[in-house]
Amino acid sequence: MKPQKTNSRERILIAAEEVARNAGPGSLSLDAIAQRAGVSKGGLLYNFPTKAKLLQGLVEKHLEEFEKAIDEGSARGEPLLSSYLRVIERSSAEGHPPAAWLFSAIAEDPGFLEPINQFRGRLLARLRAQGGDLGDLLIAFMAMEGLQCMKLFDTDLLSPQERAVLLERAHAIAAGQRV
Amino acid sequence: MKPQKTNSRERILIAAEEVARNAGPGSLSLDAIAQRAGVSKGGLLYNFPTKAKLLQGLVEKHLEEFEKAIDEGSARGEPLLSSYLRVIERSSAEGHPPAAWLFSAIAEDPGFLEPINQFRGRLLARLRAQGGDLGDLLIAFMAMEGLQCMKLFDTDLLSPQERAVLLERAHAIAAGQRV
DNA sequence: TTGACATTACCGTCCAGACGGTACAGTAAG
DNA sequence: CTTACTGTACCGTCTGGACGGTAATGTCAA
Repeated sequence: MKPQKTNSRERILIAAEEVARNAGPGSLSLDAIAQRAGVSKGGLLYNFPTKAKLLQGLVEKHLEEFEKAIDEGSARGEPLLSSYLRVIERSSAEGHPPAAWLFSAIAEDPGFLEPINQFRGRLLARLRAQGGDLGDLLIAFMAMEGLQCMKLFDTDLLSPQERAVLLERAHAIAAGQRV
Repeated sequence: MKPQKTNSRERILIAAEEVARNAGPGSLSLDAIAQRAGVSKGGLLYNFPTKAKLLQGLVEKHLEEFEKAIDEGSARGEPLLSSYLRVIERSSAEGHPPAAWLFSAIAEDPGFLEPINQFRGRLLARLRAQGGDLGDLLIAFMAMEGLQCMKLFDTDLLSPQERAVLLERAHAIAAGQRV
Protein backbone atom coordinates (compact mmCIF):
# COMPACT_ATOMS: atom_id res chain seq x y z
CA MET A 1 0.00 0.00 0.00
CA LYS A 2 1.15 3.52 -0.66
CA PRO A 3 -0.46 5.99 1.69
CA GLN A 4 -0.16 9.29 -0.18
CA LYS A 5 0.21 11.21 3.04
CA THR A 6 -1.83 14.30 3.29
CA ASN A 7 -2.07 14.95 -0.44
CA SER A 8 -5.09 12.70 -0.36
CA ARG A 9 -6.76 15.88 0.85
CA GLU A 10 -5.96 17.57 -2.43
CA ARG A 11 -7.19 14.60 -4.42
CA ILE A 12 -10.43 14.57 -2.49
CA LEU A 13 -10.96 18.29 -2.98
CA ILE A 14 -10.37 17.98 -6.70
CA ALA A 15 -12.66 14.97 -6.89
CA ALA A 16 -15.37 16.96 -5.14
CA GLU A 17 -15.14 19.72 -7.72
CA GLU A 18 -15.38 17.19 -10.50
CA VAL A 19 -18.38 15.44 -9.02
CA ALA A 20 -20.21 18.72 -8.56
CA ARG A 21 -19.43 19.73 -12.11
CA ASN A 22 -20.27 16.44 -13.77
CA ALA A 23 -23.12 15.08 -11.71
CA GLY A 24 -24.57 18.39 -10.60
CA PRO A 25 -24.28 20.21 -7.29
CA GLY A 26 -27.17 18.20 -5.86
CA SER A 27 -25.27 14.96 -6.26
CA LEU A 28 -22.25 15.98 -4.25
CA SER A 29 -22.41 13.13 -1.74
CA LEU A 30 -19.59 11.76 0.36
CA ASP A 31 -19.87 8.38 -1.34
CA ALA A 32 -19.60 9.90 -4.78
CA ILE A 33 -16.59 12.01 -3.81
CA ALA A 34 -14.82 9.07 -2.19
CA GLN A 35 -15.37 6.90 -5.22
CA ARG A 36 -14.14 9.57 -7.61
CA ALA A 37 -11.07 10.27 -5.47
CA GLY A 38 -10.20 6.59 -5.40
CA VAL A 39 -10.52 6.59 -1.64
CA SER A 40 -12.72 4.62 0.67
CA LYS A 41 -15.43 6.42 2.55
CA GLY A 42 -13.55 5.75 5.75
CA GLY A 43 -10.48 7.35 4.24
CA LEU A 44 -12.45 10.39 3.18
CA LEU A 45 -13.86 10.83 6.65
CA TYR A 46 -10.38 10.39 8.03
CA ASN A 47 -9.27 13.47 6.10
CA PHE A 48 -12.47 15.46 6.50
CA PRO A 49 -14.39 14.41 9.60
CA THR A 50 -17.59 16.05 8.34
CA LYS A 51 -19.01 17.21 5.06
CA ALA A 52 -18.96 20.78 6.31
CA LYS A 53 -15.20 20.60 6.82
CA LEU A 54 -14.79 19.35 3.29
CA LEU A 55 -16.83 22.20 1.86
CA GLN A 56 -14.90 24.63 3.99
CA GLY A 57 -11.74 23.16 2.53
CA LEU A 58 -13.05 23.84 -0.96
CA VAL A 59 -13.83 27.45 -0.11
CA GLU A 60 -10.41 28.02 1.45
CA LYS A 61 -8.59 26.37 -1.41
CA HIS A 62 -10.27 28.59 -3.97
CA LEU A 63 -9.77 31.74 -1.97
CA GLU A 64 -6.09 30.95 -1.58
CA GLU A 65 -5.65 30.33 -5.28
CA PHE A 66 -7.46 33.52 -6.13
CA GLU A 67 -5.43 35.58 -3.71
CA LYS A 68 -2.20 34.07 -4.95
CA ALA A 69 -3.09 34.90 -8.55
CA ILE A 70 -3.83 38.49 -7.64
CA ASP A 71 -0.77 39.05 -5.48
CA GLU A 72 1.36 37.62 -8.25
CA GLY A 73 0.52 40.54 -10.50
CA SER A 74 0.55 42.98 -7.64
CA ALA A 75 4.12 41.99 -6.86
CA ARG A 76 5.03 42.94 -10.42
CA GLY A 77 3.98 46.50 -9.66
CA GLU A 78 0.68 46.18 -11.49
CA PRO A 79 -2.20 48.32 -10.23
CA LEU A 80 -4.45 46.17 -8.08
CA LEU A 81 -7.49 46.67 -10.26
CA SER A 82 -5.46 45.50 -13.26
CA SER A 83 -4.41 42.37 -11.41
CA TYR A 84 -7.97 41.64 -10.49
CA LEU A 85 -9.03 42.28 -14.04
CA ARG A 86 -6.38 40.00 -15.42
CA VAL A 87 -7.32 37.15 -13.12
CA ILE A 88 -10.99 37.43 -14.01
CA GLU A 89 -10.08 37.74 -17.66
CA ARG A 90 -8.00 34.62 -17.64
CA SER A 91 -10.44 32.51 -15.68
CA SER A 92 -13.22 33.88 -17.88
CA ALA A 93 -11.44 33.02 -21.11
CA GLU A 94 -10.10 29.60 -20.14
CA GLY A 95 -12.52 26.77 -20.02
CA HIS A 96 -12.10 27.02 -16.29
CA PRO A 97 -14.50 24.81 -14.39
CA PRO A 98 -17.43 26.74 -13.05
CA ALA A 99 -17.51 26.36 -9.32
CA ALA A 100 -20.60 24.19 -9.19
CA TRP A 101 -19.62 22.97 -5.75
CA LEU A 102 -20.35 26.46 -4.44
CA PHE A 103 -24.03 25.83 -4.94
CA SER A 104 -23.81 22.69 -2.86
CA ALA A 105 -22.04 24.60 -0.14
CA ILE A 106 -24.56 27.42 -0.10
CA ALA A 107 -27.48 25.02 -0.15
CA GLU A 108 -25.95 23.20 2.80
CA ASP A 109 -25.27 26.36 4.75
CA PRO A 110 -25.30 29.94 3.48
CA GLY A 111 -22.65 30.65 6.11
CA PHE A 112 -20.05 29.37 3.68
CA LEU A 113 -20.47 32.65 1.83
CA GLU A 114 -19.08 34.63 4.70
CA PRO A 115 -15.37 34.04 4.10
CA ILE A 116 -15.92 34.72 0.43
CA ASN A 117 -17.73 37.95 1.11
CA GLN A 118 -15.08 39.01 3.60
CA PHE A 119 -12.45 38.36 1.00
CA ARG A 120 -14.26 40.46 -1.57
CA GLY A 121 -14.75 43.19 1.01
CA ARG A 122 -11.01 43.28 1.75
CA LEU A 123 -10.25 43.41 -1.94
CA LEU A 124 -12.58 46.33 -2.49
CA ALA A 125 -11.08 48.11 0.51
CA ARG A 126 -7.62 47.75 -0.98
CA LEU A 127 -8.93 49.10 -4.28
CA ARG A 128 -10.55 52.08 -2.60
CA ALA A 129 -7.28 52.83 -0.84
CA GLN A 130 -5.51 53.19 -4.17
CA GLY A 131 -7.35 56.39 -4.96
CA GLY A 132 -8.58 57.44 -8.38
CA ASP A 133 -12.12 58.29 -9.37
CA LEU A 134 -14.56 56.39 -7.17
CA GLY A 135 -17.21 56.11 -9.87
CA ASP A 136 -14.72 54.64 -12.31
CA LEU A 137 -13.44 52.20 -9.74
CA LEU A 138 -16.87 51.05 -8.66
CA ILE A 139 -18.29 50.52 -12.10
CA ALA A 140 -15.21 48.58 -13.20
CA PHE A 141 -15.20 46.49 -10.03
CA MET A 142 -18.89 45.69 -10.24
CA ALA A 143 -18.62 44.85 -13.92
CA MET A 144 -15.94 42.32 -13.03
CA GLU A 145 -18.16 40.93 -10.32
CA GLY A 146 -20.83 40.57 -12.97
CA LEU A 147 -18.44 38.74 -15.26
CA GLN A 148 -17.44 36.37 -12.50
CA CYS A 149 -21.06 35.77 -11.64
CA MET A 150 -21.83 34.96 -15.24
CA LYS A 151 -19.03 32.44 -15.21
CA LEU A 152 -20.39 30.95 -12.03
CA PHE A 153 -23.71 30.47 -13.73
CA ASP A 154 -21.90 29.02 -16.71
CA THR A 155 -23.49 31.50 -19.09
CA ASP A 156 -21.97 33.30 -21.99
CA LEU A 157 -24.08 36.33 -22.76
CA LEU A 158 -21.16 38.18 -24.33
CA SER A 159 -19.47 37.46 -27.64
CA PRO A 160 -15.66 37.28 -27.60
CA GLN A 161 -15.52 40.70 -29.25
CA GLU A 162 -17.83 42.16 -26.65
CA ARG A 163 -15.81 40.69 -23.85
CA ALA A 164 -12.73 42.25 -25.42
CA VAL A 165 -14.46 45.63 -25.59
CA LEU A 166 -15.55 45.36 -22.00
CA LEU A 167 -12.13 44.39 -20.72
CA GLU A 168 -10.45 47.10 -22.76
CA ARG A 169 -12.74 49.63 -21.18
CA ALA A 170 -12.05 48.26 -17.73
CA HIS A 171 -8.32 48.28 -18.35
CA ALA A 172 -8.49 51.89 -19.47
CA ILE A 173 -10.14 52.73 -16.19
CA ALA A 174 -7.54 50.78 -14.26
CA ALA A 175 -4.75 52.63 -16.07
CA GLY A 176 -6.07 55.85 -14.59
CA GLN A 177 -5.24 54.53 -11.14
CA ARG A 178 -2.12 55.44 -9.29
CA VAL A 179 0.12 52.45 -8.68
CA MET B 1 -64.88 23.46 2.89
CA LYS B 2 -63.66 26.48 1.04
CA PRO B 3 -61.25 25.46 -1.62
CA GLN B 4 -59.33 28.59 -2.45
CA LYS B 5 -59.26 27.61 -6.06
CA THR B 6 -56.00 28.01 -7.82
CA ASN B 7 -54.59 30.77 -5.66
CA SER B 8 -53.27 28.03 -3.45
CA ARG B 9 -50.55 27.94 -6.05
CA GLU B 10 -49.56 31.48 -5.24
CA ARG B 11 -49.59 30.79 -1.51
CA ILE B 12 -47.38 27.76 -2.01
CA LEU B 13 -44.92 29.71 -4.13
CA ILE B 14 -44.69 32.46 -1.55
CA ALA B 15 -44.31 29.92 1.23
CA ALA B 16 -41.47 28.29 -0.65
CA GLU B 17 -39.62 31.58 -0.90
CA GLU B 18 -40.08 32.17 2.81
CA VAL B 19 -38.89 28.72 3.78
CA ALA B 20 -35.77 29.06 1.64
CA ARG B 21 -35.06 32.45 3.14
CA ASN B 22 -35.70 31.55 6.75
CA ALA B 23 -34.56 27.95 7.02
CA GLY B 24 -31.89 28.07 4.33
CA PRO B 25 -31.94 26.78 0.77
CA GLY B 26 -31.01 23.30 1.95
CA SER B 27 -34.17 22.98 3.97
CA LEU B 28 -36.56 23.66 1.14
CA SER B 29 -38.51 20.42 1.44
CA LEU B 30 -42.03 19.75 0.29
CA ASP B 31 -43.14 19.13 3.87
CA ALA B 32 -41.75 22.43 5.05
CA ILE B 33 -43.36 24.31 2.17
CA ALA B 34 -46.71 22.61 2.68
CA GLN B 35 -46.69 23.38 6.38
CA ARG B 36 -45.79 27.01 5.80
CA ALA B 37 -48.44 27.39 3.12
CA GLY B 38 -51.07 25.90 5.41
CA VAL B 39 -51.63 23.06 3.00
CA SER B 40 -51.19 19.34 3.35
CA LYS B 41 -48.47 17.61 1.45
CA GLY B 42 -51.08 15.97 -0.71
CA GLY B 43 -52.54 19.36 -1.49
CA LEU B 44 -49.16 20.68 -2.45
CA LEU B 45 -48.55 17.78 -4.78
CA TYR B 46 -51.95 18.36 -6.30
CA ASN B 47 -50.89 21.85 -7.34
CA PHE B 48 -47.34 20.92 -8.24
CA PRO B 49 -47.07 17.26 -9.18
CA THR B 50 -43.29 17.27 -8.64
CA LYS B 51 -40.75 19.38 -6.85
CA ALA B 52 -39.22 20.32 -10.19
CA LYS B 53 -42.54 21.83 -11.31
CA LEU B 54 -42.67 23.87 -8.15
CA LEU B 55 -39.18 25.23 -8.65
CA GLN B 56 -40.02 25.94 -12.27
CA GLY B 57 -43.02 27.86 -11.01
CA LEU B 58 -40.76 29.96 -8.82
CA VAL B 59 -38.44 30.74 -11.71
CA GLU B 60 -41.31 31.70 -13.99
CA LYS B 61 -42.97 33.84 -11.37
CA HIS B 62 -39.82 35.83 -10.78
CA LEU B 63 -39.05 36.24 -14.45
CA GLU B 64 -42.58 37.49 -15.06
CA GLU B 65 -42.38 39.99 -12.24
CA PHE B 66 -39.02 41.22 -13.43
CA GLU B 67 -40.19 41.59 -17.01
CA LYS B 68 -43.32 43.41 -15.91
CA ALA B 69 -41.28 45.86 -13.84
CA ILE B 70 -39.02 46.60 -16.77
CA ASP B 71 -41.76 46.97 -19.36
CA GLU B 72 -43.57 49.30 -17.04
CA GLY B 73 -40.81 51.86 -17.35
CA SER B 74 -40.26 51.07 -20.98
CA ALA B 75 -43.88 51.92 -21.69
CA ARG B 76 -43.27 55.35 -20.21
CA GLY B 77 -40.72 56.02 -22.93
CA GLU B 78 -37.76 55.40 -20.66
CA PRO B 79 -34.57 54.06 -22.27
CA LEU B 80 -34.39 50.34 -21.67
CA LEU B 81 -31.11 50.53 -19.79
CA SER B 82 -32.65 53.08 -17.47
CA SER B 83 -35.62 50.82 -16.77
CA TYR B 84 -33.30 47.96 -16.01
CA LEU B 85 -31.24 50.21 -13.81
CA ARG B 86 -34.27 51.44 -11.94
CA VAL B 87 -35.55 47.94 -11.27
CA ILE B 88 -32.17 46.79 -9.97
CA GLU B 89 -31.87 49.96 -7.95
CA ARG B 90 -35.22 49.51 -6.31
CA SER B 91 -34.80 45.83 -5.54
CA SER B 92 -31.31 46.58 -4.31
CA ALA B 93 -32.43 49.34 -1.98
CA GLU B 94 -35.55 47.68 -0.61
CA GLY B 95 -35.06 44.94 1.87
CA HIS B 96 -36.16 42.71 -0.97
CA PRO B 97 -35.85 39.05 -0.07
CA PRO B 98 -32.75 37.52 -1.62
CA ALA B 99 -33.79 34.68 -3.83
CA ALA B 100 -32.42 31.93 -1.62
CA TRP B 101 -34.70 29.46 -3.35
CA LEU B 102 -32.58 29.85 -6.47
CA PHE B 103 -29.78 27.96 -4.78
CA SER B 104 -32.12 25.10 -4.06
CA ALA B 105 -33.22 25.05 -7.65
CA ILE B 106 -29.69 25.08 -9.02
CA ALA B 107 -28.57 22.40 -6.58
CA GLU B 108 -31.49 20.27 -7.70
CA ASP B 109 -30.84 20.82 -11.37
CA PRO B 110 -28.61 23.44 -13.01
CA GLY B 111 -31.03 23.35 -15.93
CA PHE B 112 -33.23 25.78 -14.05
CA LEU B 113 -30.73 28.45 -14.98
CA GLU B 114 -31.54 28.14 -18.63
CA PRO B 115 -34.74 30.20 -18.74
CA ILE B 116 -33.04 32.81 -16.60
CA ASN B 117 -30.05 32.98 -18.88
CA GLN B 118 -32.26 33.13 -21.93
CA PHE B 119 -34.14 36.00 -20.37
CA ARG B 120 -30.93 37.89 -19.69
CA GLY B 121 -29.74 37.15 -23.19
CA ARG B 122 -32.92 38.63 -24.67
CA LEU B 123 -32.57 41.67 -22.45
CA LEU B 124 -29.01 42.27 -23.56
CA ALA B 125 -30.04 41.84 -27.19
CA ARG B 126 -32.68 44.51 -26.76
CA LEU B 127 -30.11 46.78 -25.18
CA ARG B 128 -27.65 46.23 -28.00
CA ALA B 129 -30.36 47.08 -30.51
CA GLN B 130 -30.81 50.50 -28.95
CA GLY B 131 -27.43 51.65 -30.17
CA GLY B 132 -25.06 53.92 -28.29
CA ASP B 133 -21.48 53.18 -27.34
CA LEU B 134 -21.01 49.44 -26.91
CA GLY B 135 -18.33 49.80 -24.23
CA ASP B 136 -20.55 52.07 -22.18
CA LEU B 137 -23.49 49.75 -22.53
CA LEU B 138 -21.55 46.63 -21.61
CA ILE B 139 -19.83 48.04 -18.58
CA ALA B 140 -23.07 49.46 -17.23
CA PHE B 141 -24.94 46.23 -17.91
CA MET B 142 -22.30 44.05 -16.33
CA ALA B 143 -22.07 46.34 -13.33
CA MET B 144 -25.80 45.89 -12.81
CA GLU B 145 -25.37 42.15 -13.13
CA GLY B 146 -22.73 42.42 -10.44
CA LEU B 147 -25.08 44.36 -8.20
CA GLN B 148 -27.80 41.81 -8.65
CA CYS B 149 -25.37 39.02 -7.93
CA MET B 150 -24.29 40.74 -4.73
CA LYS B 151 -27.90 40.95 -3.70
CA LEU B 152 -28.34 37.28 -4.47
CA PHE B 153 -25.46 36.48 -2.16
CA ASP B 154 -26.98 38.79 0.41
CA THR B 155 -23.81 40.82 0.66
CA ASP B 156 -23.39 44.54 1.00
CA LEU B 157 -19.91 45.45 -0.08
CA LEU B 158 -20.95 48.97 -1.04
CA SER B 159 -21.89 51.80 1.29
CA PRO B 160 -25.10 53.67 0.45
CA GLN B 161 -23.04 56.58 -0.87
CA GLU B 162 -21.01 54.28 -3.05
CA ARG B 163 -24.11 52.67 -4.42
CA ALA B 164 -25.42 56.15 -5.20
CA VAL B 165 -22.21 57.05 -7.01
CA LEU B 166 -22.34 53.82 -8.99
CA LEU B 167 -25.94 54.25 -10.00
CA GLU B 168 -25.42 57.88 -10.93
CA ARG B 169 -22.61 56.84 -13.20
CA ALA B 170 -24.72 54.12 -14.73
CA HIS B 171 -27.62 56.51 -15.25
CA ALA B 172 -25.32 58.96 -16.96
CA ILE B 173 -24.34 56.24 -19.35
CA ALA B 174 -27.95 55.30 -19.94
CA ALA B 175 -28.83 58.91 -20.68
CA GLY B 176 -26.42 58.80 -23.60
CA GLN B 177 -28.62 56.20 -25.24
CA ARG B 178 -31.10 56.97 -27.92
CA VAL B 179 -34.68 56.31 -26.85
C1' DT C 1 -86.75 21.13 -7.61
C1' DT C 2 -84.25 17.35 -6.92
C1' DG C 3 -81.42 13.39 -6.96
C1' DA C 4 -77.26 11.19 -9.35
C1' DC C 5 -72.99 11.47 -10.57
C1' DA C 6 -68.49 13.74 -11.84
C1' DT C 7 -64.95 16.91 -10.91
C1' DT C 8 -62.15 19.73 -8.14
C1' DA C 9 -59.30 20.55 -4.52
C1' DC C 10 -57.51 18.91 -1.20
C1' DC C 11 -56.06 15.52 3.32
C1' DG C 12 -53.03 12.24 5.72
C1' DT C 13 -50.43 8.19 5.67
C1' DC C 14 -46.94 5.23 4.07
C1' DC C 15 -42.72 3.85 1.81
C1' DA C 16 -38.38 2.96 -0.69
C1' DG C 17 -34.18 5.01 -1.23
C1' DA C 18 -30.45 8.13 -0.35
C1' DC C 19 -27.58 10.43 2.71
C1' DG C 20 -24.37 11.73 6.56
C1' DG C 21 -22.09 9.65 9.85
C1' DT C 22 -20.43 5.71 13.16
C1' DA C 23 -18.05 1.61 14.39
C1' DC C 24 -14.72 -1.43 13.95
C1' DA C 25 -11.54 -4.82 12.37
C1' DG C 26 -7.66 -5.12 9.41
C1' DT C 27 -3.20 -3.69 7.00
C1' DA C 28 0.94 -1.86 5.16
C1' DA C 29 4.66 1.46 5.60
C1' DG C 30 7.91 4.08 8.39
C1' DC D 1 3.80 1.83 17.89
C1' DT D 2 1.95 5.36 15.01
C1' DT D 3 0.13 7.09 10.70
C1' DA D 4 -2.77 6.66 7.07
C1' DC D 5 -5.60 4.59 5.43
C1' DT D 6 -9.16 0.20 3.46
C1' DG D 7 -13.59 -2.23 3.62
C1' DT D 8 -17.83 -3.35 5.25
C1' DA D 9 -21.66 -3.22 7.85
C1' DC D 10 -24.83 -0.54 9.82
C1' DC D 11 -28.04 3.29 11.87
C1' DG D 12 -31.27 7.10 12.14
C1' DT D 13 -33.10 10.58 9.60
C1' DC D 14 -35.00 12.93 5.91
C1' DT D 15 -37.22 13.31 1.44
C1' DG D 16 -39.84 12.96 -2.79
C1' DG D 17 -43.56 11.00 -4.17
C1' DA D 18 -47.40 7.39 -4.57
C1' DC D 19 -51.89 6.41 -3.02
C1' DG D 20 -56.34 5.98 -1.19
C1' DG D 21 -59.49 8.66 0.82
C1' DT D 22 -63.21 12.76 1.19
C1' DA D 23 -65.78 16.96 1.38
C1' DA D 24 -67.43 20.81 -1.34
C1' DT D 25 -68.87 22.34 -5.85
C1' DG D 26 -70.64 21.83 -10.58
C1' DT D 27 -73.54 19.62 -14.12
C1' DC D 28 -77.48 17.76 -15.96
C1' DA D 29 -81.34 14.92 -16.71
C1' DA D 30 -86.05 13.72 -14.96
